Amino acid sequence: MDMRSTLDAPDKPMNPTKLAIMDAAEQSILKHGYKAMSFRDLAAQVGIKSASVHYHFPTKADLLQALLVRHQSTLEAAMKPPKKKRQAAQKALNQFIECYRDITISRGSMALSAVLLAEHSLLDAQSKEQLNDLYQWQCDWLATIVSYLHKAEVPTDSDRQYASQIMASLHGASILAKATQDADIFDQVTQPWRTLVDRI
Amino acid sequence: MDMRSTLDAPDKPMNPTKLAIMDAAEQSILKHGYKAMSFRDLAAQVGIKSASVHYHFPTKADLLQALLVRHQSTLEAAMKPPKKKRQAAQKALNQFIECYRDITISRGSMALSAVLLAEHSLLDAQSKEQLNDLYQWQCDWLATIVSYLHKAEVPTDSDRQYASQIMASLHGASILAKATQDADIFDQVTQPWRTLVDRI
DNA sequence: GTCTATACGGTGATAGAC
DNA sequence: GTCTATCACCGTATAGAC
Repeated sequence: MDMRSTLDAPDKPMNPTKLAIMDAAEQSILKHGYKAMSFRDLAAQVGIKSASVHYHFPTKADLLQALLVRHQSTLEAAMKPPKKKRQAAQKALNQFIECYRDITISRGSMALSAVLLAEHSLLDAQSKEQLNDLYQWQCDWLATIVSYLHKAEVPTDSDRQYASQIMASLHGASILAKATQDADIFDQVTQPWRTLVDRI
Repeated sequence: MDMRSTLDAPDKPMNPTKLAIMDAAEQSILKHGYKAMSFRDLAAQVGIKSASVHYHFPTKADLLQALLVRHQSTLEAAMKPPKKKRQAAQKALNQFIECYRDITISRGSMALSAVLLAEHSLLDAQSKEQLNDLYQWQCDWLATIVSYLHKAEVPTDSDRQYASQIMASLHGASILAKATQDADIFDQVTQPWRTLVDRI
């Protein structure tokens, strides 16, 4: 009987092979989509056999869940609760934009969450929930940031609407940049949000 | 030797089975993605065997190309060259928004082009080109509309930037609505564009 | 942990009868 | 046009040796 869980303790050093598998999986999903990501390809990429991949992640759903949990943790770690000062909030927002910009420009991909959403019906129930949480967390974080931009303590409905518009703009900018193969479009579309503090 | 082409003459009545296959294929892609769409499933949906699907579309790439050509034609037919009057242009823009809204709300899906973009590496070269053209055409059409909104004859760089922002907003709104399973978000995000004529 | 070997179903595609 | 039959894969997943 195997007591090992797919979820590892946070901040504990992870098995390097397991980590390599997750990295390869994320790359593969970003490039080819979830359905096209196969254990055989991942194994070849890591330099092991597919049976060994199953040792670390029994099923494809297990691997995806681990990926989503890590993705959320990374995001939460990078987007620490920002200062309430207006300029600090704008800086935090710009950092958020930069995350989407990186994926779009240097990786040439849509966001992981958007790719998975395109194949939503293929995901297991738990991954669907984690995906939902991922969006909710980002919208909430953005709404808080927007409220700080005008010295409010708690986000208003208007702040939440701004947050939705920013999120939509980022995902849409990513799509447009990839579709037209013109990286500059991302910056053109998202530029207004980089100086939002001056207009709110 | 088969002289039949995958592309049918425009406005000619199409083989009803062929049409049913295309409809089923589009539905399947919107729901499950391109990779998960299989000839066997389409055949079952239409009520024939997969070999018969291959008769109408020799390869999966052929089917996708036919789908993209039809999609572009439908779009061009629906989005006729608008009047240059400001109010007529706004009405045309609203109609464009409505197209994305329909897919998002009633079909509960992202746009076909966005789904395919998530699996971009799986597409054949010709489909990639058609997908690229599809985005270019929409951005150009939107830029023209925006120019009409302020009585210009030819789109400026500023108009083109507006067009990109509208496109990004629509795709992002669709993603957000699907991710949060809250259809209202689409309208909240895209509402500003419905009254753009008053602010430009 | 990683391997070999294997089971078993799904997939795109083709040949040939009707 | 549609069928049956078949092919050569590729996919997830498991059992058991090392």
